[in-house]
Amino acid sequence: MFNACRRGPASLSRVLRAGSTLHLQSARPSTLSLITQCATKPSIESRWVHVASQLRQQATGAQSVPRESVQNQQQNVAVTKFQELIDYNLVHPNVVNEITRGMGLHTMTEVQSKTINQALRGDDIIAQARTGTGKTIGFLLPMIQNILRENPDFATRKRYSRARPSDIRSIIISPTRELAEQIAVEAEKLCANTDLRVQVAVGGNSKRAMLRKMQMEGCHLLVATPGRLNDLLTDPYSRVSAPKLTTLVLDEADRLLDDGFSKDIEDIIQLLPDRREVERQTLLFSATVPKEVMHLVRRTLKSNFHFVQTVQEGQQATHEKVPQRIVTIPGIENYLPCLLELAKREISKAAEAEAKGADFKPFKAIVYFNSTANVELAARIFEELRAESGAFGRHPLHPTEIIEMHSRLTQERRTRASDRFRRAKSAILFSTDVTARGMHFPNVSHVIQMGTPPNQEQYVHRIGRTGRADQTGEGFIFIPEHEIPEARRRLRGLPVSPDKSLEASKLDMSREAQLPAGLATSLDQLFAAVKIVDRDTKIKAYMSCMGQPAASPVDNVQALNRWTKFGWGWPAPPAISQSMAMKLNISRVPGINIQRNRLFEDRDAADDLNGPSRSREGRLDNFPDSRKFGRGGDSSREFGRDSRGMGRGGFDRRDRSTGRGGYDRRDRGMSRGSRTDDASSLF
DNA sequence: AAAAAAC
Repeated sequence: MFNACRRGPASLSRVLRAGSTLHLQSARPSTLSLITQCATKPSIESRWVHVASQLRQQATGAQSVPRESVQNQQQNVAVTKFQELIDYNLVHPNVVNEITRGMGLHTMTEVQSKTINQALRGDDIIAQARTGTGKTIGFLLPMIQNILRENPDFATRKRYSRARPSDIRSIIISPTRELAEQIAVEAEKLCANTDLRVQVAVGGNSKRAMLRKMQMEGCHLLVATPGRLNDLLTDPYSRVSAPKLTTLVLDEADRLLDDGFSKDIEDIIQLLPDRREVERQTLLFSATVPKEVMHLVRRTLKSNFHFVQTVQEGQQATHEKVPQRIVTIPGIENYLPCLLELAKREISKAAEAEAKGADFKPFKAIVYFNSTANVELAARIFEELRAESGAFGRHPLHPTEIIEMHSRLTQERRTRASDRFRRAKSAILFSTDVTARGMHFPNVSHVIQMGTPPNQEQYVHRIGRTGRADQTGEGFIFIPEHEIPEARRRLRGLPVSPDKSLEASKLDMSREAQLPAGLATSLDQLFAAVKIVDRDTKIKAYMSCMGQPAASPVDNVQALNRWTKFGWGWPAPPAISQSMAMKLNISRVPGINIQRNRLFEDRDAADDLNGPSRSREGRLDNFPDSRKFGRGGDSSREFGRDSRGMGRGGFDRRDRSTGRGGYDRRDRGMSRGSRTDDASSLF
């Protein structure tokens, strides 16, 4: 696993005879490697002895060696077992023991080995490694040791500690509150036998309570989200400051340095002590590092920083062990039928394996949507599912839990949702990208993405919620036909293979069809649930999709209107304002429902255009009522629709005229890139 | 009228 370059068996065996299992790191620079190369190359043996003795002195806190001379050493020795950190006196046993005995970890992952060895020297680092490979310990361990080296007193737990809120040595910034909490839990474990205090500063909870805790216990390691951290550092009454800051960590660094966050981060850096006066180490970690943020990385780090890259160029950013399937579907209305079919299939697959006593993995899935409103709608509908008609029917997926997670929940509910999902044996977590990065939920079997992710990085992070450590997992992504050109661009180069195993993915819901019994039942269950969910939730979901950037707003609104008609049974799509219609240039889309000025309109006419009001929903919805088709218990059943209410039959005509060929032709015109790469052959 | 993130 370790990218070792063994140069000559003789020298290697000499190293091994010396009683170590040290590996020698390749000196060959990778294309993206920015590791500063040493001009002189001493022999391997002398290099080894040199570094080992240097590090020994560092670990004991000896100040006899100036930092420059440490930096000037050849840096090609890497420890790969946690125990060796004790053996070579590199990290205090009180910290390492928590990992080896407490967590049962022994061998470092590649990113851990590389970053721990490098960061112990105090240099700035940006580290890129695949998801689920233990980056957190990779920065916590050297960070803690570097504090202990400067402050040996903290290494043992004392009965009384006199830490204050201004004792902060390390600040770790995370893009989400839950990730901050998760990092803090890990940090507390590592610090359990030391005198170091860990505090969390995130939004959504009581600032006063947090500050009180901080005053009482003091703080050495602060894990924070940008907003609250900024708030604390600017609030003179908080008494939170970091005059002795030695380490700054940005987890999910590319996210923190991109457009949405970079302003916050720059403000925070302005509030920290000047690096020229208080020397500090900056560590950046992420599974993805897009080129666009590299200039910000360079600005944030010292000029001689190290780029620790364990994903070689040309290699997949995702794990080979996570098969990723792409399912193209006729429209948005197919999302939930597909999900229900997939869930039922995987749940019974697991049950069968369990019954046979075979190895099995319960169905535990995260389902990503691109907007909060869509997460809410899908979760509501899945909560309302019943196996039989009537309110007292059992849930068809029982005992699989249905959980919802996004930022519009109160912080209390967010915490409860992630705790519940963490503990659940079998569950579906409907989520926004709030859980896409860094979050560790044990045993996630499936990551399911509904629609095209905002960018390729986000796809990689979402997939990374499964197949963590040595576990396996599967990825599914559902792409409605109108998104195919955009999806092709954003997923370019990813190892996704087409999957047509789901009946519901082939179902054109605008047409009549003979359906297999299982699919017919699932559709009945879904339609019954859709009917119960209130109208407002649906409109919000519709509007949220309208606001998303789309390659073609016209195709987008047509797909959305089709969804309201065949997914919800609405005679007309929700009304949108004139100004929005103008802005998106969709005023002339057939069947579009533009809000007219009510002052000059007949009230009832306006109501009709807005679709049925809540009180009349049951009567006006033109749902295919399963009872209309009879329930014969036969193996197949007619599933029919009419196309009334769409105005001039817009969709039917469009459906016939835009086949796959239409998309291909248009895409050829729009895409500038090569068409010979992986993704282009996949759709 | 689009994730997230401060009060």
